Amino acid sequence: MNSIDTRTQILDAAQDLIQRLGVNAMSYQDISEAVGIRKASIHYHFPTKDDLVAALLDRYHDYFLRLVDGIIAQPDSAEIKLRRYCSLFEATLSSGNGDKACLYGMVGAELATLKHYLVDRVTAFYRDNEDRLVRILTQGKDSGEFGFAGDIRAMATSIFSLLEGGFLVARAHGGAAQYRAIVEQLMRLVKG
Amino acid sequence: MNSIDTRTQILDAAQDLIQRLGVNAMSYQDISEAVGIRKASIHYHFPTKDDLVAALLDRYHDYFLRLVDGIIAQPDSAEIKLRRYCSLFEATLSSGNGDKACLYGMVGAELATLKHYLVDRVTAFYRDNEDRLVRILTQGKDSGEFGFAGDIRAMATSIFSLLEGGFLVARAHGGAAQYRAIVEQLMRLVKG
DNA sequence: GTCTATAGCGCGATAGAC
DNA sequence: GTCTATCGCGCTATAGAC
Repeated sequence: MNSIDTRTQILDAAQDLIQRLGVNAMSYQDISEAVGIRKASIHYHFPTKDDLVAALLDRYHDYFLRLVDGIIAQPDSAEIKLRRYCSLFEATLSSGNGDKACLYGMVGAELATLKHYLVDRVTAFYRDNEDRLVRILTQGKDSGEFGFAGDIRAMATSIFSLLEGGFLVARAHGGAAQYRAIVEQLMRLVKG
Repeated sequence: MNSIDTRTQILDAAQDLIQRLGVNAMSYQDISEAVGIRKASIHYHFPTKDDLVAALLDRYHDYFLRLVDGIIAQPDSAEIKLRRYCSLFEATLSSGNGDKACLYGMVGAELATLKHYLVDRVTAFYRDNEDRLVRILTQGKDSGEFGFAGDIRAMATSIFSLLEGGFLVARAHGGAAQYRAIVEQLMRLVKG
């Protein structure tokens, strides 16, 4: 059996590069070197760079939210679900050399340089993640596990911002250990 | 009296562009159009782009931390100090069209594309901000205003991550109102 | 200190052979 | 599907006139 198809290899390389360098610093030349084909060949699979980024955002959205929904569907405590959710982010960070950020965090930073249909995808990802957090927090409030003050929506938004920000900050200062410390602090706060 | 000097105008324009677009998407051409001089003239003041970014980071670091230290030096409650600190971030956001992020948040996202001496400046800014937050939180714990669980350092790191992340997320989804909601939620959590 | 002009490079994208 | 070759553009940076 031979290797995975070229299209997937291109997407994998592009994702890795964006998570490290950002959308604007990622180039077809970089991808071509990582995959081992000429950069003109990439245009056969993705005619423009925007096509590539759109496909990448869609793939990541589907992949990530499938994992989240899998976590939520399990008959676990809300605390375990929230911890697993936080670990999803961390798994992305510690793969490779550990200098990666969340894909949507990087794209979000460069938001103003993106076409509107890409911006819409970023907005949708943030919204969908907050919706999932609302569900987890609601379960925790109902079961009595979580006793934080304030309303659930504001807490969900805060948690998502904390994790996205924690990722970017930890890369410059503190690394994976600091990200884990933030998650532990979050767990304490959410219990109230 | 005539206008502010060209060097300052260049720095102002560059900061605005980086907060909107990021370091890599900001160009000397953009600056030249904003300031009203030819792009070659910018090289007289800042020979290379890295020189410009370094000067910008230094100016922002000094300016921002002077404001923070001014807040801390006042004989106010810890809650008021923390609120004022959060407002410093928001002031940057709501100036102009409101589509700006924190300067160091943007630069932090593009960290892997920067020269090492610029990376060091980002690390220092994060560290200094966390140190100031530790002081505010310590005052609040000592006075009994703050009753959050966990240690102060972890809480300081979490707050800084929350604010940086909240900035980036709010730009894509929710805007200034959402940032304010995050701050309110933070105030509830920190009181414990 | 600001200008015109241009060098030199990397980028995204296309044409056409194989 | 992948290749070689090339186009046109925008970028950082420099040289030299004023």
